[in-house]
Amino acid sequence: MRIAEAALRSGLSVDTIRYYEKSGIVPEILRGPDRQRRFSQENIDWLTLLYWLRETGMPMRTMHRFANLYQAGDSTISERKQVLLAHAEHLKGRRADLDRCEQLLAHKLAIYEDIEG
Amino acid sequence: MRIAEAALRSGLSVDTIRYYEKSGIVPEILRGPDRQRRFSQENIDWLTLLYWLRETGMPMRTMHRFANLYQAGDSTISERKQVLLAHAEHLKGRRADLDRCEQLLAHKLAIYEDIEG
DNA sequence: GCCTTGACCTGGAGTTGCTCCAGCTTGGTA
DNA sequence: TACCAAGCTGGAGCAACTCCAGGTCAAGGC
Repeated sequence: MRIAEAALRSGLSVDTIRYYEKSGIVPEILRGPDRQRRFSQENIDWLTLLYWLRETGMPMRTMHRFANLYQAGDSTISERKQVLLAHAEHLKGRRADLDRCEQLLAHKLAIYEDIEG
Repeated sequence: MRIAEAALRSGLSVDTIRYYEKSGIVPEILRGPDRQRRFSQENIDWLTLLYWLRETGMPMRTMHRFANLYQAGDSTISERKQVLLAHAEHLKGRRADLDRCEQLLAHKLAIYEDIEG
């Protein structure tokens, strides 16, 4: 499939996919005879994972490391597991942030209600 | 209080506080006779709110709008309420993203367990 | 009285992670 | 044959910081 559909399926924008490829966190996207990219299902799965990792705050540096491990094959699985487990911990922190912000908003909104009467 | 303590209390960095002031989303921070900033409790509360709004994904543009409403006085309260309610909705979306990513991580980790045996 | 130290100042450059754009190629349709 | 949509590349632009050089100022030590 072409880049437009890959974007739709992964969640990333067309530009971001090209940017990710250029910066080396997406391995070898094949090209057709027209020199345009053709995405495999494996490509899409990988891009989708990257999308969610990035969307939830993983820095590019870490994604880079993860991509390198991925390309190095099955021997790196326990290291990859560490990366994902660390990110799962990070998600907990983000969730706590949302809770905290929600409380603050509720507090502010209550004050506004008071003023408006 | 000085900028270092303001940073500690609000959660923002010293540089970010100065940047926010320069870009106009923090109203009038008074200066001492040494021309250094002195923060009131109201300043800290405002910075803390900005910190949480930004931390949970509110763009500067929106924070700008909110700051303008804040400076315009009590007549803008219902508009400010709209901004905060919209942000509360946004938080729900972020929470759904975290859920989704958590599921994906669990899935990936399960696959890794399978491979490792 | 002078020197050092540390907190703060400003203006401006650098960084991250995209996003947009101009100008070109290519395959398909009328 | 002309045109159009979709894709390509290299590079500029942008948001939101982050860092740094070079300077001021007050306080403490000698």
